[in-house]
Amino acid sequence: MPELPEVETVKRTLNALIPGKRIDQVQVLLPRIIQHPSEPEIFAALLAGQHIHTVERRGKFLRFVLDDAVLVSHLRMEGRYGVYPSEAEVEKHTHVIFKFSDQTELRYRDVRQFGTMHIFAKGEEWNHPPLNKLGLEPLDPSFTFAAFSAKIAGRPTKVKPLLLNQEYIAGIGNIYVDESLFKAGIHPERSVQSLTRSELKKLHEAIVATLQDAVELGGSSIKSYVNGQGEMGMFQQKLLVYGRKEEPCCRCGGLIERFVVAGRGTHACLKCQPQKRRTRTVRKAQIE
DNA sequence: AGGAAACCTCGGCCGC
DNA sequence: TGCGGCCGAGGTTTCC
Repeated sequence: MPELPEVETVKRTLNALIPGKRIDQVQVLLPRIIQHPSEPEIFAALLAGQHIHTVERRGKFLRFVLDDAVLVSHLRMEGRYGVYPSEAEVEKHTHVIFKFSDQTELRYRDVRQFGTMHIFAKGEEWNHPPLNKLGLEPLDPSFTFAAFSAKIAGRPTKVKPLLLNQEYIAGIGNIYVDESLFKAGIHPERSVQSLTRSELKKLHEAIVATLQDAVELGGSSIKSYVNGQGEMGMFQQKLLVYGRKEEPCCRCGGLIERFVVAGRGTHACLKCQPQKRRTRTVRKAQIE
């Protein structure tokens, strides 16, 4: 599930819990999670003896910065981290256990087994997949309207799939793309090149506002999201369209619709997010 | 370029 | 009420 706000919340929670700890031993219970190095035994050996310096975030990825290495972790749909006393029972779907020297453990759980982990030498992580192709960081000061516009303007692609493409902007997922497009009053299937400068401006503002609000509230928890301390995010109560099929739009009272765009469930108010700009519709009507 | 399928398991819903 | 089966799930990659 986790998109940028959820990953940011996990990052902050972990930073309150694990920096300074020393990894004694790592157990890989599900080898498919480990993408690099290819041998889980080498993965475990690289981590043994390392201290946790800090946890950082890039897009939807977590970066665990260690003494000589960096662990890059993606939660995909349902990955979760938790810190436990070592004697605590190991829950179902636990795939990787980082045993610390102080009788506590960091455990990675993932029902759908989609998550990934990579280890690189410090600094090398930026030169390899999965981090080397990530686009703009939307809550960074560098995410200006100029940078946003330069990155996406003029593309023939539908706006929703483009915003979900991490090579353009990193961290937006299906929930926050629907929320941002609603706030900006833009239909998800509009082509980017059809957007006016003022619409692009609104979209840029909507993305930043949506993500910032969600981070402040600790993210959403649509289904299984739980942050590192087991608390639920509160932003789901503020979702305006996502998951609100057939409910009244908060702005116009019309019903929110659900349809599929590029294979993704999509929520929108078609009155507030018209398919085509009025001027185009009028022009087409005149031609016909 | 863009869509579909694939990677997995689980939970919700429908129908009997 | 219980059970089987189908659908879909927040992400990403790969294959047409």
